Amino acid sequence: MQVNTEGPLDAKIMLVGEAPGEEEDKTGRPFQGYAGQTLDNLLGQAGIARYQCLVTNVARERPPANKIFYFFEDKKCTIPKPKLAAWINKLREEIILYNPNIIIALGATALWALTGEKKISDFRGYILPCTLVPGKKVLPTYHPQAINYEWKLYFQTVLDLRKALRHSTFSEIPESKQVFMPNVGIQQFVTYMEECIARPEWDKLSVDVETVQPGSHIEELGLSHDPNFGISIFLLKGRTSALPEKDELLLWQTFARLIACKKIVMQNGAYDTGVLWYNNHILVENIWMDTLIAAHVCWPELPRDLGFLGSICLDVPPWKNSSKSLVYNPADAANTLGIAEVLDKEIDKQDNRATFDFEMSLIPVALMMQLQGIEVDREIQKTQVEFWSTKRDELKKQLFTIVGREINFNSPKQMQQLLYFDLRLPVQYKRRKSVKDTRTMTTDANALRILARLVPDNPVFNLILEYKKANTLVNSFLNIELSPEGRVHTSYNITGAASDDEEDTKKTKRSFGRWSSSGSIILPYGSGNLQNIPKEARKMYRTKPGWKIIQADYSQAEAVVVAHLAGNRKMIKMFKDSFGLSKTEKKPYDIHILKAVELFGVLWEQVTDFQRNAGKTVRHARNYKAGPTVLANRLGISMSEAKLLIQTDERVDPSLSMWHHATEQELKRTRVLTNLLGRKHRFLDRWGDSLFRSAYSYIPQSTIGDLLNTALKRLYDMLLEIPFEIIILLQLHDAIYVMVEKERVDETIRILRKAMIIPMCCNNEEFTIDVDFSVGDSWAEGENLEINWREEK
DNA sequence: GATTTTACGTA
DNA sequence: CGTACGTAAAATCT
Repeated sequence: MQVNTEGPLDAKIMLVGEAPGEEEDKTGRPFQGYAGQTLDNLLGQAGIARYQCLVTNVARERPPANKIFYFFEDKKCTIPKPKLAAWINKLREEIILYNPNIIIALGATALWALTGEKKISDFRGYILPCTLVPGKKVLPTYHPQAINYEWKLYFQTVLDLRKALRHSTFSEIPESKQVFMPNVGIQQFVTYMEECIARPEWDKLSVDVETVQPGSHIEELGLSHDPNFGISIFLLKGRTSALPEKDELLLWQTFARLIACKKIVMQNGAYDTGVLWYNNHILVENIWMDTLIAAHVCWPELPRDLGFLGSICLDVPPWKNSSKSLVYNPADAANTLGIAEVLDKEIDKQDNRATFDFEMSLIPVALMMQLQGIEVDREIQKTQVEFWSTKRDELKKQLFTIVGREINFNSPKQMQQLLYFDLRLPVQYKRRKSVKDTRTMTTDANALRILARLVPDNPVFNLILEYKKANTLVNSFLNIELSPEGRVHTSYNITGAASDDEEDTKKTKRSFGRWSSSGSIILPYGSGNLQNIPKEARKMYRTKPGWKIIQADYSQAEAVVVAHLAGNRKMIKMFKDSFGLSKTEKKPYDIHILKAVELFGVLWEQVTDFQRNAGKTVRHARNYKAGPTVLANRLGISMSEAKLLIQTDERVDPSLSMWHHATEQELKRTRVLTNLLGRKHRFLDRWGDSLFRSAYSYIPQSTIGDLLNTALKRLYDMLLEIPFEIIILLQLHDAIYVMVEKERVDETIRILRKAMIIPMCCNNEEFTIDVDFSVGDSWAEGENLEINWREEK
């Protein structure tokens, strides 16, 4: 059935979708069914009433199988068939006739028909001139059906619709007042900087550098004192210097004076300040606002790249994707400033100032750790690489004789062929997000372990497991390139997921306040992420002679937080009673044995190793509402046994279920959870179990992350007052590693304890998480220190 | 050659 | 149906 435009003729807003679907085809009306419901939901969140809008589609009939390319001549959907061309013409006539103030393009097809642009993720949220009817303005956003598939697009689409609503009161396209002066000469640039210095009323300054790799050398420097102005200068042309030495000297000298007297604004300032310090010896002491951090604090669930933030915060034309123009860098600088002004208000509006200040204060320590790096013992690296390479090759040879042919065990395809077709073993499937999804085969470690249990007499599975382990160890963690100084470096990302690529529509940006670690662009040495190094590879991270590595980790950190959140009195008492005791003295306060006693109804002294381990696993699994399958796999027991264990635990410890329920209620009310240190997170996923699971882990996980970083900052601030050297090596979510001279170990652990012991409050009860220490010559081996801290006092 | 998928390491 | 993170290699797309 033909589906035509519907809505009031004097509507200010026109919504244009792609094509009718099944429901639309039946009813003859646009946006019915599931997509229609989602549209209504979105409009409601944006404060728009659908009955006030004109609603239509580009295509007026349903294509076979809902595939829009049916209406195109070419696969890329750029040449419409006559039928579609006629509908587009009809759309043009309707726009002219009804003359809405704004046309909202829902999805890529509408975007293309109205503006000629193709990539919805690049243009969504920006006001574009309509090419179909010149003079009209278009705001593209995602199609409701895309949101049904990718629910994380929901919130940004609501923000887009709100922007469209603001624009619906007038028909004009906002005129850009921005002036950009890219690639100016040295004199002009220095004159600009001098003028900035002379005018204290220009209190803010946005700085943006473009760099070339390798080495992160500054190619272009952009500045802006006003969101409508940006200027830049080139320092490199290709690989050679663009300026005479004396000019470059003048530039940096003036720049150093300039930044000292302004509120500095940057996007991902940790990188820019890192480069300025490392390559140009310019210290940016205070950044007033890092827009990456501000965006993370306000909208941890959204992307944070400049293009995205510009679309949300500003009314400028899209500048990131319009063919690489020369104004790119000055536009970045100016728009970063504009974004900063919006975010500054947003921080207060959301009452997030404390979290913002906290994250900003972490930039220096994170940067110091990145530039400092950690030393690797080349000798041990060499022997480790040799040992594990040999082991890997032997395992491969052994496997070859058993299997009878060469197989790449890293290839999922070849593994499937071997296990499920050649050996005809029962196919193992991956977990699905929803029952509706089709099942996909897996040959991962867990599948191999299950198969090994099914066919106990066949050694091949365990051999494959061992081979893969050795292989990843060598390739990813041992055989790594060191810096000329024999160090590895990692970039600690305060805002978690560093990925700021615009294409990223798959990964969600959760970021629960923990740091992430990834490869340093400034010093690209080592395996990148230093927070996932296996124990075996940690052996090559050794102290220099006469020094010791101290590990200070929060003991049972997440469990303590969960106990307080759930109000489990028994556990709270155990943590309290054992606080400050030495490792040995803590033995009688073992929470895993406690859980085993509860689960198996045995006496404390009779708990076996298996039972203790089961207690540990059950408690952990139950905290985050894991199911029996996981438990069964983890403990190597049957499904029914696992189910029984979970049921028993639900009976002996109802506090967890109550906490889970309370969390759900809180989500229902506000969709916002606040951790014990005041960090807020809004949960925008589709309502359901996966949202809940993510939420259960949020408060414990993010509280520990913030607690540790608070301690790290306190330690960093103490370093100045300490008369000897403490080298901060690593941040591992709930542990800090430092290196000191042997004789300083005792003093250092007292300093660490002072930095790390931080009281927190939950349900009107104060509590403190204890810290355990171990000392050794490498990152892998450390001996526990037996200290009773109560006797210290 | 670029992007997506699969697998795997840590807390 | 633990969650969170980043990276390497294979597979797939263009």
